[in-house]
Amino acid sequence: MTLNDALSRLRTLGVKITPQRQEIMKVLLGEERYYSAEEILKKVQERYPAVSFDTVYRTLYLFKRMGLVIELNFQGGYRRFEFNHEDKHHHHLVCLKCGKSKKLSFCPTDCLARIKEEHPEFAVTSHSFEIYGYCRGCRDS
Amino acid sequence: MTLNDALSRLRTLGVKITPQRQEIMKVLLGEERYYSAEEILKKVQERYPAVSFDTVYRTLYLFKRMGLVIELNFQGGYRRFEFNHEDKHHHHLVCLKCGKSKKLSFCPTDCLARIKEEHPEFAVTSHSFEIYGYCRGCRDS
DNA sequence: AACGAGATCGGAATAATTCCGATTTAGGGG
DNA sequence: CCCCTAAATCGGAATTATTCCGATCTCGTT
Repeated sequence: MTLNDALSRLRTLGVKITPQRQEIMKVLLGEERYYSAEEILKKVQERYPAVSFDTVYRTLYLFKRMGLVIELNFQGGYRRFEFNHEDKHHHHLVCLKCGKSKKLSFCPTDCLARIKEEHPEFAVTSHSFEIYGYCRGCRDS
Repeated sequence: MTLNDALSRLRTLGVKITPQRQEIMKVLLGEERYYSAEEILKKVQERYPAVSFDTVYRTLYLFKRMGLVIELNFQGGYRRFEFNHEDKHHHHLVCLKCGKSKKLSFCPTDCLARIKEEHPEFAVTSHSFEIYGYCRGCRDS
């Protein structure tokens, strides 16, 4: 998705387009990876030095509500945010030593189907599936 | 697992058995559910009023390293701890409104097998799989 | 161009977790 | 059974991440 696609989608949803929001969106679309709130703040401040954490958090959760951003919760309580490249929903292999992660190409769909069967009363909105362990380099050392 | 089983396992692993550690273990074994660090602190303080957060956290991570405790990371950055009733590893349906959760009886095993195939170099040690949504009561209101 | 709802800023408040120095204690060795 | 030492605890302060809040500013409509 391009920046303009994302912005027009926000406009359609009745969201004001401020320079800060645009810049945050640019960061998220820049590299296809996840970011901490602080990383985003730093990047946005290169362009708008006065931006505050408050704005970053408010904007990220706004984007999340609008379905444009995904929030990831890693072991240790780390929260990260990434752009929701739709139909590209994915999970991660997270190395417990170096902290780097790889995306997985698949999703526990069978389980989700099974949940629908066994718990039809529960309205599923999202799920997380993260795998922890040690990557090649860290495993050997 | 009983309290004595857990304690003797700790002894075998060369861990000192202090009254605080025993009490924390009792809490974890009391109800089969997960706890916040604060809930554990409160419960332990009923017996040992001077116990500190430091002790609770240190002990929980000690138990985790020893394989007796599992740490759960919920959406919103909430960390919870529960006793690792072995061969009873499980996942949760978490309601985003009331925060209550139900245990699932199954696990994304297919996915884990697939990970072994596609990423044989990655040494998997654990995984998380949590499903978010709204339970019956909260869904309707 | 003016208006008003909603956004931003900056700093303070809150919450969760970790750190640290002083003191106490579990448990092995004599 | 007592002593000793490494390890554990306590209490409070420090740190970190996140949220709140009042004053000010601005997007987008009229």
